[in-house]
Amino acid sequence: MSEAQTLPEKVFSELTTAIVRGELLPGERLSEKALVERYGGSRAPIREAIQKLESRKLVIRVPHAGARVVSLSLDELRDIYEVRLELESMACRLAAQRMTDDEVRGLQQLLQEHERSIEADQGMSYYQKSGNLDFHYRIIEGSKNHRLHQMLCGDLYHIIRMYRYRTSTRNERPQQALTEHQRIVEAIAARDAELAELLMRRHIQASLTNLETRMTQESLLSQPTHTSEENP
Amino acid sequence: MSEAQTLPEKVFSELTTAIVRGELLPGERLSEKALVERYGGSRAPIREAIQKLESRKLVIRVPHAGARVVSLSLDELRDIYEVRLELESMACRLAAQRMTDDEVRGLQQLLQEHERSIEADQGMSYYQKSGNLDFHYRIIEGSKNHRLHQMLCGDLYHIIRMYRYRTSTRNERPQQALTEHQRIVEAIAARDAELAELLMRRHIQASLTNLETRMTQESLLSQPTHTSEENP
DNA sequence: TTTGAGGGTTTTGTATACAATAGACTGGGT
DNA sequence: ACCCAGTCTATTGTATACAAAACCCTCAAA
Repeated sequence: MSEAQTLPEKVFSELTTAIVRGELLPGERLSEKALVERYGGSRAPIREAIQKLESRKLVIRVPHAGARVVSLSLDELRDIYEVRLELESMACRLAAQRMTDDEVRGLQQLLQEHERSIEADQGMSYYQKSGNLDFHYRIIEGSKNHRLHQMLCGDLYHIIRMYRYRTSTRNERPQQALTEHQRIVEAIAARDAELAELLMRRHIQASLTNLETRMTQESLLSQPTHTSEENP
Repeated sequence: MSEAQTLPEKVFSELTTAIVRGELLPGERLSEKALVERYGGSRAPIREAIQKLESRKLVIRVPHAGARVVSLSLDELRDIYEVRLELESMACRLAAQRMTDDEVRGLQQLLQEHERSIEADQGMSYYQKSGNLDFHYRIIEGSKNHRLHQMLCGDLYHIIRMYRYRTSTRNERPQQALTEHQRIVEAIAARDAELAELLMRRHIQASLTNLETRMTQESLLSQPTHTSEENP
């Protein structure tokens, strides 16, 4: 994530993780002055960082009114998942066709590590943390479609991670997810593109269902107006 | 396309059309100073416009070296079409499920107009110009997925139009395209989502094939280094 | 008590000035 | 003649200063 040669990239990177981790809440205002005081530099590079966040759809900027952390309705989140579902299923199909044998073997090894990891700490670290993302990430890379990689990893994933962060603090279905991952890799190894696509589609569908129930329960969604309160 | 309240948006809009129309060639440098002289204002808003172009993947910015109009290899263009193929097929499927009856009727009327238009000027104006885009645009809107709309219309379409501009100056297959459009609308009207998706997939596949042959023939692709020459 | 208008304050949009880096050019050496 | 190094210029990155718009608070009136 972090390759910071220039100040805006550094600030962008830090703000991204802050948003994903929930240190900045949906709807919260991003004041240029405050960011200057926090990250140093002057307003010019900070503005550039904010604009980059806007291009990644992590903040919304309205002219003369400033930038706020994006705050999605359930419908908008469903839209995103709908697109992700399609793109990542596609990636999986392509990966089954295009991954090298070495890459497939690497994927299999990754899952074996995950399996051991689950047995060790009883699933605390797998689904929530980077393991799950690593798996999806490798398949996306395996599609050998750079633009697809950009869209999924650049734009969609940060938002998905941001909302998952709130819902997946407790361990959910790590064993289940791992099993699904294993089936997917089997299909890829067998070069069965259609099956791989289908399994990935169901896998993501399941995680969407999971997310939906949690979000409606906990109602961590965007209120009509704001969600933010900074200093009472 | 043009909603310019603030200077950067105005410049962004003008530069976008300039790039799409080929007035700025792939690989050509965008000097901030030159743009200031041309569009007025100062460097701050111009930089912001350039950054917005970068976020739309229309230019590539390298730190300390400036911005150049994006120059795609055939592989990269294929990647883009591959993604577009998937997303727009998806949009068509969703449109068949979600468009209102009124919207479907509007689509049918649009095609009737196109038919008359083709008979009138023998296909000069249809496929190349806005007619074709209107059709696709309406279906994307009909998907009722805002994020999908953003991705297709915001990011992908400008690039596609940019490369189509060079290849489709002569009339290609207007009658053929219209017929395909009609079949698609029939499927949508019948609420046959799967068929609509399939037909759209084939329709775009055909246009990709068409584009590929033209591009390899005319070799209007990016050279390894640059394609630009400004002042000899 | 609520609502609307007005002015003041804060924040963003824009312009200008300075610093630092990349690319071009010149000159000398091989 | 070609290549490399050093400098020099032009362009981008950053900082500061000014203009304009939006928000907030007060105050008055219904």
